[in-house]
Amino acid sequence: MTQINHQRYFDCEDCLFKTISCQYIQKEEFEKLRAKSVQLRYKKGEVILKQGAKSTHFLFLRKGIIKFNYEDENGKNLILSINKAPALIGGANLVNAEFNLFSVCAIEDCEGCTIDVGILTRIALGNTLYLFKMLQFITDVFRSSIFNFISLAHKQVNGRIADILLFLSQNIYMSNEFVLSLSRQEFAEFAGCSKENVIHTLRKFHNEGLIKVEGKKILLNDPERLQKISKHG
Amino acid sequence: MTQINHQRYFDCEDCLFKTISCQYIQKEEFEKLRAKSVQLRYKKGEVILKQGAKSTHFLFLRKGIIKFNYEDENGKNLILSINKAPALIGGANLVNAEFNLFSVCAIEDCEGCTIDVGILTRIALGNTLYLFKMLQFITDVFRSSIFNFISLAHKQVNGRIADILLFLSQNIYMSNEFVLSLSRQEFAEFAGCSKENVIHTLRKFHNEGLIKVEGKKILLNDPERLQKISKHG
DNA sequence: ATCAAAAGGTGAAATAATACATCTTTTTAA
DNA sequence: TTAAAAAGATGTATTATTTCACCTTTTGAT
Repeated sequence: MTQINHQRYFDCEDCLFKTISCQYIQKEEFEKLRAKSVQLRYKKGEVILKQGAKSTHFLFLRKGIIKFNYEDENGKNLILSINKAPALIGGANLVNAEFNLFSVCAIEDCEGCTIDVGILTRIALGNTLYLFKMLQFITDVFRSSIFNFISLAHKQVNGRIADILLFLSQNIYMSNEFVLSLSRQEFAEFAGCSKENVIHTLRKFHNEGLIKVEGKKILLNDPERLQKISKHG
Repeated sequence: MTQINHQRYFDCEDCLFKTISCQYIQKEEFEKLRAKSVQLRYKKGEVILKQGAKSTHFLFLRKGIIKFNYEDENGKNLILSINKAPALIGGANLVNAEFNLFSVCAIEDCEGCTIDVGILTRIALGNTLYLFKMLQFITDVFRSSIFNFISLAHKQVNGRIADILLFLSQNIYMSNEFVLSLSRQEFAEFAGCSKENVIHTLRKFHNEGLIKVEGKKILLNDPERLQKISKHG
């Protein structure tokens, strides 16, 4: 973690997590959460939650982009999902295990604050509508990853890369033009193929006029045709 | 569904769902669930929940083996997960959507009973420990599928097929010797490869003495070596 | 019992993907 | 500022995978 002092970087007043929470719980209840929460900043590349570590808190991500990373027994990485703020992370473990199944890493500079699992659980147990809202928040993070997996599982690399480009454009950067937060290696870990295959395929799409690649800058020239490649597999 | 009459095939007294439920809720509460529940039998191959259909109830599966199936825009099938009783299914939608994201099909004869979502939700909202237990039940069904996906996403076909054989042996049939409930085509839909590739690979494993294949009968001769193939990718 | 359809199986050709060697460009740290 | 390291890029050889044509066996309906 970047910061060990309990420094305040941003104001809690305009926090989305506070706004949502206070629709369900009393201000005094929320104050109990806030009192124990710590504001944190992460630089691009930093690990926010470490696979295998004990999960001691949630993190409400108020700014930034993250990846969920799974490291296998051979040290090979796989990116399960990419998400942007706002998101409540660490929730893989709410109903589950006490250790993180995956790592969460910043792929752009991030800001957020820790939320004590014990206190949140206690409050949520006394307020089921709030509990449902929190569960929804947590599962949001996984919803998108299911369809990434489906793409991975039965499409070839062309289709998978088209899917990822469309996903990033529509769900993360909200634009046809964006500066990729991932290295080619990470892109490959998301697409489930080799780094070279990613480079070759992006080049091919570029040469065919589907996209324009200039280092990390990517422009989707023809999203409809990408959609067709995605559909065709 | 096989049966439209409210026929009773089995006794509710020894039902695991009842036993678990009654650890958390009153008998009278459970009786409300039971009164609305219908016992059902499904033959191998029958659809239990249909992708895209409105999800009107949960099913407590007390006997049998099922697959979660996703059919894509081109009509291609993908098996996301295979599970055996006891399981609470239909829960994909508890926090989510009102339509089934996947189909659930019997791959062995099944027995179970419907559980009204409305009543269960109402009871669970009044009893958070019970709610947590039900959520745990529901997420159980998905836990295993995550690791199947990880296998799919970054292993080659040898490793994926080794993984599936080990998974079936350890999680479904609980034995090194079993009669496969899947056709070769379905196996391929689970492994994310072609039917021929499944056949070739099983034959290769057979010839190398790793397994013994005789039609649907499979014996894992050397699970340790399969594990190595799984690990190597 | 018979026929048709579905599932299982095989080998070879075509295609896709990876691994490798090598080079260039960009980043990072001293 | 510079050197080292990391990331990006490319073409080719090797390996993996799919597709296809074809055949056999099993299953299910009449």
